[in-house]
Amino acid sequence: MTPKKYTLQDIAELAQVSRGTVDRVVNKRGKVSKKAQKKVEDVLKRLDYTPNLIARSLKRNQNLVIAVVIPIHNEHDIYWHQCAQGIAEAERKWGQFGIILKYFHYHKNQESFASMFSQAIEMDPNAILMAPIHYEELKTLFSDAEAKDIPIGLINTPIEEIDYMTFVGQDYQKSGRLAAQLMANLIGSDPHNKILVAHLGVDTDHAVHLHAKEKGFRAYFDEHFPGLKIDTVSYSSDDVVENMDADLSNITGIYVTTSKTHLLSDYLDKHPKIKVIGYDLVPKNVVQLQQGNINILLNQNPKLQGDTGISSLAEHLLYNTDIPQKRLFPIDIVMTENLESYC
Amino acid sequence: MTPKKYTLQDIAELAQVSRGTVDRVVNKRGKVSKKAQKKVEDVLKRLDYTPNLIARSLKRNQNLVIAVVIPIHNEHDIYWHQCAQGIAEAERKWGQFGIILKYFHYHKNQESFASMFSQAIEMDPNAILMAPIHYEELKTLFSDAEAKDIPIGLINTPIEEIDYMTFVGQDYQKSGRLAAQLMANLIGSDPHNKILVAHLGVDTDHAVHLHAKEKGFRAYFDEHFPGLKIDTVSYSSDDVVENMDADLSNITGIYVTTSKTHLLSDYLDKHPKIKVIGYDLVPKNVVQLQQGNINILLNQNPKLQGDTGISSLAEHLLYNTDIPQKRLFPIDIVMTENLESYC
DNA sequence: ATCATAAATGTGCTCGTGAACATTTTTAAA
DNA sequence: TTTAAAAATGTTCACGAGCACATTTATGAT
Repeated sequence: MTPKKYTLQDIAELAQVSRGTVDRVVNKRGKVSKKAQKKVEDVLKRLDYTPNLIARSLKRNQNLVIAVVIPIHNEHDIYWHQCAQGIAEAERKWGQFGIILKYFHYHKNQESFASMFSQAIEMDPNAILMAPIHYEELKTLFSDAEAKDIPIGLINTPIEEIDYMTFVGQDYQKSGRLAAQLMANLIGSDPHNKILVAHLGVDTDHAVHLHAKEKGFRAYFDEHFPGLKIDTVSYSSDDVVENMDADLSNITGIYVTTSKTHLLSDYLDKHPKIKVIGYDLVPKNVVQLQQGNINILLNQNPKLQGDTGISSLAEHLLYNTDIPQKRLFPIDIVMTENLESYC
Repeated sequence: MTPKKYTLQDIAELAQVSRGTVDRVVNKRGKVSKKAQKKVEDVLKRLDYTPNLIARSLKRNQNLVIAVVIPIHNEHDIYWHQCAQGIAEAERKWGQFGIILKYFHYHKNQESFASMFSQAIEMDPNAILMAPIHYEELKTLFSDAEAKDIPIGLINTPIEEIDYMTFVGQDYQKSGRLAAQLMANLIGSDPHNKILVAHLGVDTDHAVHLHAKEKGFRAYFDEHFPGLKIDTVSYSSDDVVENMDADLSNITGIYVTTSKTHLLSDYLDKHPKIKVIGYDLVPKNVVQLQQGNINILLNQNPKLQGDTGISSLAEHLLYNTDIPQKRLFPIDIVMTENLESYC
């Protein structure tokens, strides 16, 4: 059967006090005699009272502001672009309920980030969602936010030293290990295997993530195929093919740690047997996957991450729900045969 | 800037009519003169009015009942057990907002299903979520629901002939194709490969799904490895190992279409080189995955399906939101290295 | 006991919508 | 024109919580 929903009025009658007194007990506003306190608490416990969140939020009827601190990006920066899409989607969904976003876009350097973060704190938002740049002085900024009791949601990069309310992102090292296991499946245990880790189109702000991925990747192979040779290359420019041809030969597998795997297309056209694992369902990558140049794409799902980041904070603000402190997204493994269900 | 949220009162003032008249226009209750109608509609359009859903649902303050028609199951029937968990979770989440579930559990046969479905319709719920058993006479039952204007959500099995509001589930054939692609990666292109499709612990209600999976699996191999021999076995009993040993030999890969892959454990202990792909993160399967007997588990995510099924209908009932007619869940590929993120 | 003050308790209004009800205006028939 | 009925329009209350304010009760000093 359905448990009846009790109201403050119901409780008040049963406890033989007024609605106001019950309200004071429930919201811990004080100014209640011990006797009344006890009577009310007994009834509350007995009936398992929970406040009507709808009524509560109607009464509040004030906008709740979430400051969003993320890098400036354009449509070529697929990761942030998709992440921003997810955030915008969540904004639409929660706008209905008085959740409002204020954006603070920073350039990808410490000063700009610090400046935007400060501005965000200054406007006294009800919460902050941000993709942090990690550095030492950051902590003082965090203390400011903490002093103001502003809950902070992190996205993309967890920073363990500080006191955040929730983190949404992946475990990059695990991601690398998974890629390694997949690569091992793809290339088998041929002694001639030669693997390459490629950081393509590298952006300084991602460097730490890429490093974590490589670390996980290598750790897996160290454990399971100790002798195997693994090289690393890092190209920030676009003329990847020439460099590749000049630098390397006889590669059997490439693990690209960024979403720029598609830059390899010309190279792969010439070396069709190489197995390739990359990241993100960028249109150009998808084409390469379908053509067979890329074998597996790992989907970091930035859009869902953005959505989840906002949604967690919104639910917390509106309904005081407990939200998980860490939400590590599964890494989706995408191949031609399940590509469709991720688009 | 944030678009101001207009209320009925705001509209009324601007259109120089009363709040009641605006209400009649917005909710299409009639009894409005053409002149007033036009005035109000103009203002509504100009200000892009959307009703405050919180206030609306506070006012409604009636319970919305969703009838849930699913098979009877116990904790050994992991698929339905987890699905029910998801449904229960959604119930908790939405109970807050006046969504109430009434269960109609049926035995896995047509008569029982028809009976429960009828009972569900009879009680006039606001919506029905069900896992249907597909058969011809079903359609008349659906007409009954349609006549009563009860929106229906399907879960697990889509039935194209009828007019449902939303379907939550997977594409079983695609699932089979994906399994095939993964299997191809695992076993490579050795001419000695011999593959087995195993329907283990078969339950009549799942038969159609298993068949679809097998079809997809075979289709993939037909396209990419035309000559390859693929056998099929189907065991409903528990003494799988003896049967396997008696019936087959030299198998290199097994695709188990059910969540009972763990039944193979003894057999696999004796044949450690066989590559195995199965379904669902059942604890026993997880153990086998970790021990290396199972290579890949495909996660159908029944829990999330149950949650999504209820949530879709709940959102529709509460907020009149458009919900996707079909929600095909991605099939998660789970290996030891990403197992953690799915538990 | 008297009064001032603090502490405790109770009451009334608000949020925006929906729906019942009350009032005004329009229409049509005599 | 008068009058009754119908149509249109306006008003009020309720939903449950939160908060400001009004009212009552308890406390302590004289």
